[in-house]
Amino acid sequence: MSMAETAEMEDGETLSLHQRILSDIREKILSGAWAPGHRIPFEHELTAQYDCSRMTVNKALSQLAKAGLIERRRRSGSFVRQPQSQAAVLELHDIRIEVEALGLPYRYERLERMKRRGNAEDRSLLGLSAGPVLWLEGLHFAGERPFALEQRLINLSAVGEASEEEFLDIAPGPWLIGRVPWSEAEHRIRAMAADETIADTLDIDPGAPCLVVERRTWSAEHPVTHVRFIYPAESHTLVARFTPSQG
Amino acid sequence: MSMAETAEMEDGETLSLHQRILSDIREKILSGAWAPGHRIPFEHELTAQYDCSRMTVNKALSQLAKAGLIERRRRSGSFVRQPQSQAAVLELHDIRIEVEALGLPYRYERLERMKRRGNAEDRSLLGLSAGPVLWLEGLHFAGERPFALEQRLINLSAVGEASEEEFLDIAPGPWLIGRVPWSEAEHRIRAMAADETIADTLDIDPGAPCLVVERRTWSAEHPVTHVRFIYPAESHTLVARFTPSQG
DNA sequence: CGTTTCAATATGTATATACATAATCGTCAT
DNA sequence: ATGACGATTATGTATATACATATTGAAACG
Repeated sequence: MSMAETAEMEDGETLSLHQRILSDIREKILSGAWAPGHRIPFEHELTAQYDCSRMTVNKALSQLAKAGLIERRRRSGSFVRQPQSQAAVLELHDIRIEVEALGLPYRYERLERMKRRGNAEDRSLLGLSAGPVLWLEGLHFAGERPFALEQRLINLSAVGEASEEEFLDIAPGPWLIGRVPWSEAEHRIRAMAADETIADTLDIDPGAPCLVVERRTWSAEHPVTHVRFIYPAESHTLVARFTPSQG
Repeated sequence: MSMAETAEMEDGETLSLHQRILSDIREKILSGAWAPGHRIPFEHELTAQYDCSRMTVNKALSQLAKAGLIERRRRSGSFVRQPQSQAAVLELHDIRIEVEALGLPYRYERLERMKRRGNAEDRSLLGLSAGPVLWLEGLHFAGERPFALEQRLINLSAVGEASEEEFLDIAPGPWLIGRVPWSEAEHRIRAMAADETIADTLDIDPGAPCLVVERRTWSAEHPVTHVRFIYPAESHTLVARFTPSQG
């Protein structure tokens, strides 16, 4: 076969061979076709399947291993690892992406929507801002199970357009990003016992531990939004990986 | 030169050649010796410098490019990119400082210390490393109240000196920093209900929610330590503030 | 003077090959 | 049974080589 060969995808995109192998396998894993624990084909089998050299297969597999999707064991083979919801703590995380990374269908459902003049608590949450606010409560689903409860406060003085949006099945997070350039954010992460209401909403036992992530966002010194995500403890682990700067 | 050669570091650790090149360059960049915009040596120069093949150099550089530390341009060379870090939110936090910031007297007390050959669980926690480990359990106090329980595993192959340290009232965290330059860290944050033992140690009710922060640290690709901090929910909130810096 | 062409160059991707290393399995002796 | 040991196997890392591709800079041309 000719060297440095490239492949045409259905959509006409050109991918290098090792990238094609990589995305083929990743797709198999993310779609659930290859469940956690499943042994993926040996290098020599993939070599035959893709009609390429072992080096090329090895490069793809090493990359998947480095990304944490698979685990490689000498003499035994390569195995699909347990999925790890990798919410980037430090990024504006999109719950849809987290859920879909688990291979589950995502859905958002609004529970409550209220426009009001900011009260004392609202001001304290948003950080020193008066004026009208939009209060939203919604539930993120992974499949049929509640994945996270979201309680959000939007500063309408900063994002007036939000008052015309119903947020019935669009989550406010993705809606806000792109519309409002944020310049600063603060996260607070803590553990909490679910009270009656929350337990009922999330379909867990009262008193069960929950992970609470609160985020305040500013745009040019103006508070934009305060959001509180409440995750049942079992459903969620935040993972953040750093290199002093990246590497 | 012989194939599959490995190099001895000062400390006696073995690194693959491409990892050595990788960390050499990363160090140059992170230390500031090579400022953003600086052109790093061509592949053929590094090939000569390390007396290895271009493939090996290429692998290291591709990895750095993928990680975003450098940018590669055909015909022009490879250049150090503008740093685009996401503020290290969950920086190696020092519990002493947290406690003293609350205006309370700080104290550390060792509960358990055990040297042992790493078992399967140890290896999985540390991430694929065999060899002897040091297991430590200790309690951080704020005033008279337990503030956090620490369970730590130190890879003695990486930090041999630790085996001579008793850690009776010095917490291993501060001891390790300064002795071992970390190059990578991973945090996992979750909520958990306290079991009997933990509840007893922390002087809280069984079943009460706790915040669990686990951190794995690597130095030059070698696992150094795994630590688990367990905080009673009331005592602790992680706060992370950052601004986007986009490069 | 501007544009087109072309060679040089650094990186990108693939090949085949070689040997190292870790884990597992079967064999054989105890 | 059980433990020691060597063969086997899959991955890990390195080599040398080959050709592709993007970009630059200089030469050739209108």
